[in-house]
Amino acid sequence: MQVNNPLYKNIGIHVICSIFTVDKGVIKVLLIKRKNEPYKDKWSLIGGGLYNNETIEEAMNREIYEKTGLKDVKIYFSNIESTIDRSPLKRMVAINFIGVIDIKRSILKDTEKTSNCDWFELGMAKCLAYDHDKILNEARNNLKKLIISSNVLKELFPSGFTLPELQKTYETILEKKLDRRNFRKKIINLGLIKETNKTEVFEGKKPAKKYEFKNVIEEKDIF
Amino acid sequence: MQVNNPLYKNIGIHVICSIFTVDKGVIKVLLIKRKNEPYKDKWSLIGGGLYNNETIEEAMNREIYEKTGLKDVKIYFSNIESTIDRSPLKRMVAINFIGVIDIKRSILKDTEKTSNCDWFELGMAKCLAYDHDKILNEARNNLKKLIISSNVLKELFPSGFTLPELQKTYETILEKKLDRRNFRKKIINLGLIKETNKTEVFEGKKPAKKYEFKNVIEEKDIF
DNA sequence: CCAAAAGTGTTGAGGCTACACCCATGG
DNA sequence: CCATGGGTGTAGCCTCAACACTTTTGG
Repeated sequence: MQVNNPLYKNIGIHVICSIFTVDKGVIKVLLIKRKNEPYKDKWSLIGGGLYNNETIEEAMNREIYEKTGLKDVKIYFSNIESTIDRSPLKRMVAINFIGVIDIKRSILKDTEKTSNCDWFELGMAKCLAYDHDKILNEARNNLKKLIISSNVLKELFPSGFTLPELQKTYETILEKKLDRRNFRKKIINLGLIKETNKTEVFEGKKPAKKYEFKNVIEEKDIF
Repeated sequence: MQVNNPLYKNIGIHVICSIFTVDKGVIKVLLIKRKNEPYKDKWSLIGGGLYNNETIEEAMNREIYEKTGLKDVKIYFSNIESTIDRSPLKRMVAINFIGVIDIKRSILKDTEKTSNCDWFELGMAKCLAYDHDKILNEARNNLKKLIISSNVLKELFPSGFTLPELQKTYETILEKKLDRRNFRKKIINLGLIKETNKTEVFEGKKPAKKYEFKNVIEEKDIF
């Protein structure tokens, strides 16, 4: 390639993560308040520019850490936004990811680059910086697909979960009620989770068996 | 973001497409021979640098056209490669796609930037420029998933197909034999294709009914 | 012993696999 | 009329949706 062709210059890469949680039957997204221009004082998804000495995954981890204090957030690809004017100061292509974490993980409220950081219900997460409304919307749709084919929800339950808990989470994300008996059979059949030998008393009634997500999910062939 | 931070500078984006076809029971990929450094005279996948006045999709279409003379190749996302030293002259992040076209579409053998362009069986498509071996391998795996959930194969059959033809194509891509009766039922049930009222005599025997891919595929909910 | 939530089984319908025979055409 | 490949039906099994009762615990 002609390295000096001006058409190649001044393109940057944003790595952006929609970090979700599910809290008491409500799905929420983690947003930060921007301290600097552009979009100063606007809320935005977590992310930032890719440095030239790191991979996309490293950049995403660094950005998540810088902006929230969180480490080890597992990320899943969502989509790409390359509209030319999506960022005002410089052409930026956004590579977008999805993460899910337990709301109990502590999050820094203030960092060098952000003045606040908080969970928002999706209905409240509007008018974000850049094109983050659109990116968040895509991520939310892709999350629905991810939960039936991956262990993306693993981080929500650091010490395992009972099936009724998991079912509520699925119902929240999928926005529909599910039959208890059929949910059990289907989720086990999907091969995403496994039993443990622990039980937990949830709300002081009959103890429920605890499950956990498998670490590796094998794909099923349809042909 | 700090536009002048040197860590953000000099990153480029490669858009790369593994263009496949299936020809007489063999899957092939379209490669070009590079005219210029780096990797002069090496074979490579179709692609090149994103310009700062075009979206990713526009860049991909432009590159495919520049390097092969092909227009309207529909592309499907495959993966991203962001290893820091994957390109020698400049840091380049590769955004990789998959395309499928009919082998009968004519392809330019020589363009400004390439000295040759040809179809290769996958076993022969080795030692490519850059990290294209790895990218091609990913694309080939992702193609297997695409054919059961999208109309990616539509372009292989510009005037429709008979079910035996389609079955051979699936068998080639999936590398397994399929039962004729069950393939029929399953592929129709997937909702990817529809009947037409045409028939075709294929190899001079009983005429077979022709089908075509739907233009829009609706997704099925599993919960 | 009662309230609350967990856990489980069955039935009928539809889908899947595995398999063998008839049909339409060209030569 | 025969060779070639296209098209179809079925039996047995499995899976799925829909549905109601029993179990365990805390209070």
